[in-house]
Amino acid sequence: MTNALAFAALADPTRREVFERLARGPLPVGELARGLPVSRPAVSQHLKVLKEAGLVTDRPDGTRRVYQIDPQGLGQIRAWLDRFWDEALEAFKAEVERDDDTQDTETGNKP
Amino acid sequence: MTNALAFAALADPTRREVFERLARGPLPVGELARGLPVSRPAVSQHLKVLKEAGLVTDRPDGTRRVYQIDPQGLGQIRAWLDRFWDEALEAFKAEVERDDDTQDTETGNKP
DNA sequence: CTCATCCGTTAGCTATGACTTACGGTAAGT
DNA sequence: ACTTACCGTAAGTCATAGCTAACGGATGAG
Repeated sequence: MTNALAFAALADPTRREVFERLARGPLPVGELARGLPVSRPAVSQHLKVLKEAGLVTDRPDGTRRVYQIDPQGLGQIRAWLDRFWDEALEAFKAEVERDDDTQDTETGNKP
Repeated sequence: MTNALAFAALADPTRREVFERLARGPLPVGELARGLPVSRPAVSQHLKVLKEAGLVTDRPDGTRRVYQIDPQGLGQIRAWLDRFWDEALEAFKAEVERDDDTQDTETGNKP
């Protein structure tokens, strides 16, 4: 699975916070770290993880480095979730119907 | 965020495997652990995490315990992702347009 | 050229999580 | 009643993730 990295990346709360801030617009690392309860190198490491997961892209801007959401990574995880959603819901419905069949006689019974 | 638990739960590869198996239909713990590279108690612990994240439900069946996907938990994480998707894509488009404005003085490129 | 700013990387510490083994509890079969 | 099957939980071990402090490289201003 390609999106395994994406799920692992979004698991950390600090990384989620960084990602949500970037969703409102591109930001350099320093400004991104300002207001967060962790140091700047920590944010830099988180950004590295997010980048390897395909969730963000970076671009040099003078002495700064601007990070930005990568729609592609977000699209991949969304696609996986959609496929999974259909599969799980179908199995769920099938089980509900089967439960309706066994509703007359209670505990153990065979068809 | 309520779905923080869901993301953390789906981060672990073993838990992802368990979850994907359950997507194809309900299963008891023993049969779920059969074929996985970890022990049965490990699977039981994973199921506990998935349950607390609202991703699965369990139901006693004699001496066994049958686990099943909970569409509600999957729906919540999907809703969050959808909202996030719109927000991020809008910011992304805005940035692309702004990039078009600064194309004259920069390293020129425009379709 | 020199200085200051901004950033990525490394080393090292600590905390968290995933796993196994061992145990107790419940339900079904004989 | 006894045995067997199935499961959850507790204790303990080991690996890994996240963090800080310190360092070095690149860019822009003076």
